[in-house]
Parts: sequence; structure tokens; C-alpha cells
Amino acid sequence: MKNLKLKVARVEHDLSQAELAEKVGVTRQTIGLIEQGKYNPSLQLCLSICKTLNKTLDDLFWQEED
Amino acid sequence: MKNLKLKVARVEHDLSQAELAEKVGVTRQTIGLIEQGKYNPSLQLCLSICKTLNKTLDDLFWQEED
DNA sequence: ACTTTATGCAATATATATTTTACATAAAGT
DNA sequence: ACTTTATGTAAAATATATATTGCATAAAGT
Repeated sequence: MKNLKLKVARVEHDLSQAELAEKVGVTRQTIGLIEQGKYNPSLQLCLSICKTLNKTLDDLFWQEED
Repeated sequence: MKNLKLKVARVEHDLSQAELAEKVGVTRQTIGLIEQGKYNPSLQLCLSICKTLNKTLDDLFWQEED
């Protein structure tokens, strides 16, 4: 399932996928695939993304539906 | 870093590591190692644990310090 | 028209999460 | 004493997250 909240938070910080990836220490593809919901990041990566974007886990990665 | 919040939430539900593991669809060892902070679970696993224990990601997996 | 920039996609390689099996110990129950 | 139950630990196997490289396209800038 797509992660639109992540994409919005990234754009709010005026970052490209590549720029966010670099700040977080990961590849552009990894960020792109997470935004597309095509895979299942590790907790540490989620935490790094959250801290970079000043959001919490619930802000970016919680989902009500299954 | 140890995840005491997870352990507490599990005990509040009166579940052993093995019982939680089974509900979540994972091995006892995996739960044990996460509680000990010895590895880095996937987001989907964190979400499964949260839903089983009626907690959110921030409740169980957010950490202020690094 | 040409050049960047941003993004999606795909194949192969590598790192690591997770499983499987097994052994050890301490606590609690009988 | 014996048996369960709960937990920690470890080696080897498997699944999968992530990196690497490269190609394709659309939008924006010049």
C-alpha cells in the first residue's frame, strides 16, 4: 500500500527522493520503493526517516486499515 | 538497546514470548531478540506486534535517545 | 533542441532479518 | 526428584531488505 504520508512529509521539507535518501543514508531506490509501498523497511530506517523529517513513527508509518 | 516497553506490554497481556510470537506469526527467538534490542525488526512485524498488543508504533518503538 | 532533475523500473549482488534445531538454566508445579 | 514453562544462546539455512548499475520517461530550464 502506498505511503502518501511519507511523500507529503518529504515534499514539505522540499526534498527529492535522492536528497532524503542521502540524509538518511540509504539509496534513492529504497526511498522510492517505500513511498510506493513495495516493501517493508526496517525499524531503524523508519526511525531515521522520521528524525530527518521531524515526524514520529505514528505520523508516517501507522495505518488504520489492513 | 533493550525494548522494555514491548516486554511490559506483552506481560500486561499475560503472554509469553512464545505466545506473542505465535499470534504475530513469527518465532519465539525473534520476539526475544527484539526485546533484547539485538535486532532490527521490519515495519510489518512492528505493526503486527502493535495490533496484537493494542498499542501504536510510538507506544512500543519510538525512542527519544539515540 | 538540448540538458538537468525527478522518478519508475529491473537484474544482479550483498547484507541482514528470520527460521530451524538444539542445548542450557532457572523458577514453579507435582 | 521430576516435569513444565519461560527465557537466553548459538550455528546453519533461508528469505528478504537494501545496494549497485543501468535504462526509460516526463517535466522544467536554458
